[in-house]
Amino acid sequence: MSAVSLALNDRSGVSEDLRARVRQTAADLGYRPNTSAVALRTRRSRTIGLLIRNLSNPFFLDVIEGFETVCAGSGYALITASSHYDLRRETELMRTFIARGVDALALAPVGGSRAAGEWHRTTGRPTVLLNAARLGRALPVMRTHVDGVAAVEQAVGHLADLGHRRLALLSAPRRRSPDPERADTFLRVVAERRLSGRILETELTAAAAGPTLDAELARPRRSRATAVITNSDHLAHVVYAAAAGQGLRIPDDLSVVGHDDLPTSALLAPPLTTLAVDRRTIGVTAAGLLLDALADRPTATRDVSLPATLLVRGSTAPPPR
Amino acid sequence: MSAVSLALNDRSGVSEDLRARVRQTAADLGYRPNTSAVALRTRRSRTIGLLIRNLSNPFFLDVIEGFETVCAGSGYALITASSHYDLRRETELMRTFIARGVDALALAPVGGSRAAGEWHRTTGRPTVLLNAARLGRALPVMRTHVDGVAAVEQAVGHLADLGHRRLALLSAPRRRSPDPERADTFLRVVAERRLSGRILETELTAAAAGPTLDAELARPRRSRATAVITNSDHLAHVVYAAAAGQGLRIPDDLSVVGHDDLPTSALLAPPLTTLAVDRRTIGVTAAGLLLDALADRPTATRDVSLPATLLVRGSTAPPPR
DNA sequence: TGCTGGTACTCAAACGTTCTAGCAGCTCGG
DNA sequence: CCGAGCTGCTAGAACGTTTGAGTACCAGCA
Repeated sequence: MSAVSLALNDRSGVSEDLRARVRQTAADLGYRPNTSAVALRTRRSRTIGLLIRNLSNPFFLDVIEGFETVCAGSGYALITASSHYDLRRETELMRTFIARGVDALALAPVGGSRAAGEWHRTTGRPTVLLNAARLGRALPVMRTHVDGVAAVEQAVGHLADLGHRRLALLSAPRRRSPDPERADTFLRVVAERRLSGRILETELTAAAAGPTLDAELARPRRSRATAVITNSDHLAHVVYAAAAGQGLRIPDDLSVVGHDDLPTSALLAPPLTTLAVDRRTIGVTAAGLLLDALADRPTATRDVSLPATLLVRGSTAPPPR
Repeated sequence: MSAVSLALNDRSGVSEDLRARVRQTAADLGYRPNTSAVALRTRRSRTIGLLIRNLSNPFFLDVIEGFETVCAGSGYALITASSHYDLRRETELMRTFIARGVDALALAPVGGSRAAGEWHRTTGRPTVLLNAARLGRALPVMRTHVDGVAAVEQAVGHLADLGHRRLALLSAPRRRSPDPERADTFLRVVAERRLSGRILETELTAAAAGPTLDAELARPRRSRATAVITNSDHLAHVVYAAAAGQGLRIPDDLSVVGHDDLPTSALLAPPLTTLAVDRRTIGVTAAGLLLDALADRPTATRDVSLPATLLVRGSTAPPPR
């Protein structure tokens, strides 16, 4: 049987003649090596784990699609799981990935790099963090993320140019944020431009963000923010709903800047001004990084930063007088 | 070692005392059975394959989320793959699922039940078709789908009540449609109500549907359809774009009925009238069917039909005079 | 006492691959 | 003409688990 293995795996030690014959009969029999046996023997499962904090977030849809396409192209299967924004579940799922012998891990973490750390410590296998620019810098993990600094700078700049003085940033709690640098940048740029800026911390779900926004929008007119920047179009939709609930019109009473440019954001009423991101590319490059590492190909960089470009549409306007 | 196996797997033939001790030391050592070895020995991988025709379709996002949640709850991992609307790729991926020893398959087929048939023939393992009401009736596979007949009846009824006389249904090519019954129903109901109805066949992608729509909307005013029914909100968005391209206003010049109620459809301008579907439940029940079959639990039905309820919003109005 | 039947446990085979060691047979240099 | 080194192939161990066969022990019964 060993000659067969050598023949099929393109390894030396077998004559061209035998190789061809083995190939032929394997094809005739429709032979497919048993993946479990291969995995058991080689300790490689040709499987990549994808652990997303929120599988129902449309943002990750294209990321996953790109990721899956690249993996499938190299014969890797994708095991997808969702941590449902639950740190404990994230750790638990990461451990099942270890038990399953997953070859590499792509992680959109709930917050913190604990899971990524444990994964890397116990397996030593390639890891990529999706959209977590500042996380696990001490860890030898890779990263693909959007340049949040430039993004926030663009958003604040745009709003300031329109004349806004009181801005708010809707953001995840600092300790759990996948990209705390955004909040830092927001405060820095706001200070530089001598504006007032408040950070509205909330869990990144519609259910949690709604009340937070209601509280802000219900403030007296002279202290209420006239523009809200969000870290996702997903949340921008929530802002739309909250504004409608408070009887505020967008953009007349409130300007909104989203982030991600989800396919439907252009179709909203009004069309959402947002920071467009090539989501699919995030997935594609993440998969590329992992595959390079798995194949021991030298990789140019461990940290891919993708640009966000401001798309001015209808949800931003000068503030109400 | 066998006693250990018996102890950990809750099987008889081992004393309570030993079982407890084994459990304890296993926990102390952080022991996790090697999944590949178990799979090799038992021919069960505790893995379920999910093969979607289009992973970037938001419709499947919640389906996948629900499906994954249920599977994870029972210790099954999910292997996700996208066939990209390619029949050949669908078959190929299905075969890699076989080689990987996947325990069950959930399939949102490109069209036809060839892949499902081959899967079931060679593995005999549980299968569920997602959203393919009329496919593979001869096969002993399960199905979760939306009641397309009732849905189309509601849509046509609503438009007829508004006064529309010329309707169009945007649909996949008949041979490849996951639910050809919709087209049949459309023609039947239109005939019953003495309306004129045309079926616009197109691949279910934005790129393909755009031109098809342009052709229809560019027709002379008196023969052009005044209302378009689509099989997805996804396509309804495309209709919005095509209408804008032809200078037609919705709903004044053209009424549109979607299907699915994607989260953003309510936020479109105008808000989309659509047939709401509980997508997550599709995934949840599909996973339930598979898990029941895997556990040899008797299952009440092999064919779950979920209702679609018409949500009248702003994209439908009486036809232009 | 001896036999039966059950319980608790141990041994070793088996799952389907990969991989190491070994064995022929051949070539080549001395 | 012999040993060293290479090539092509084979036998068998190994991966980590489950499982069927086998063994030791004990209770119950005649």
